[in-house]
Amino acid sequence: MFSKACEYGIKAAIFIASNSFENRRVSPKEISEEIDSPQAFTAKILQALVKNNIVKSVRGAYGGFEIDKDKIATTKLAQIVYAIDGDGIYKGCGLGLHTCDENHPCPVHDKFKVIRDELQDMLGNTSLEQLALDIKSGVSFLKV
Amino acid sequence: MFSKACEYGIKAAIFIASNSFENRRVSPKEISEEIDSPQAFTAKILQALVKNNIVKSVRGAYGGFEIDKDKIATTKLAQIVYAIDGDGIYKGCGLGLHTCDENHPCPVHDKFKVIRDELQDMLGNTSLEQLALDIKSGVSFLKV
DNA sequence: TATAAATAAGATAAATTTATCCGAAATAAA
DNA sequence: TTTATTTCGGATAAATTTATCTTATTTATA
Ligand code: FES
Ligand code: FES
Repeated sequence: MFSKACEYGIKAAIFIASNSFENRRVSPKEISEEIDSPQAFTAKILQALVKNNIVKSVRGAYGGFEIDKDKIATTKLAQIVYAIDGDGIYKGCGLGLHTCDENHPCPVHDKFKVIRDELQDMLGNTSLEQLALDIKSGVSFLKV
Repeated sequence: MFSKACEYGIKAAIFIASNSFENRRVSPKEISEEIDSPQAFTAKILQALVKNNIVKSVRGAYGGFEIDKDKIATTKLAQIVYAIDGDGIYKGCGLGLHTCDENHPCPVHDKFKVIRDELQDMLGNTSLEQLALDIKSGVSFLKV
């Protein structure tokens, strides 16, 4: 469904958010350990999230990654997915036609659209805050 | 969502089915032209569909690919997807945890499950026949 | 039985995604 | 200002997916 890069990006953002609740910055090392991902690759993905203004990085000693508290509440899963995987998952044709077009539909268009729109709604309505709170309270998990 | 191989496989099966309605066998060359896919790669995927008993191949002169008419009606999209991409799309965790487990859920599990199950239902309920008939009647398209 | 036409199968190559490595740049504190 | 710590950025490598090519094998027909 999502690329590995996107999976790591989502999990990293959730982990950073759950630590930012307590004003703790976290390093790529700690992140990759907690979400069980390759460290250097994860660092690359973090850079993309920084560029897209989803997480904030602080360089130098005592630095690390954090997310402003108000941003945790307003950031939606959709923004993270878009930053890493783009909008192909929403807009692209399920069978790979050049464009998904109502007027020139592929055989699965109608049925696909329903599911794709639902996925888009879900990603657009799910905030980082909800997900991070579930991690903090031990309801959900980031690895294994 | 699906791999390229799977996209080609679905479109190939639909094209073969739509020709089998008229007892016409088709070649990998014709298939790849009609679904706009690389010929040799498509041929490989056809072999997988043959092994999984989804399409029938007839070797030698006047051979080609076909699907028995009764099978066109009973074959579901799910079988094609399973033959090529496996069941990861239904059963795997959306965030890449080793297993999707209700008792050890990832942060998006609940919301993901809804969509995943709907996708599974859709693929399980959509027959090759419906899709092939839409191609024949010009309601939907396999390329561009 | 010989020939031509067709799929099957295996080896190889190209492209993309995933992953690693290393030096540069920035920052806080001593 | 020096040093230690940390992210940033570019180059490289490994793995996977996608794609091609070449040779076998099968089969209908002449
Ligand atoms: S045209 Fe294929 S999903 Fe819309
Ligand atoms: S555990 Fe991640 S989708 Fe179920």
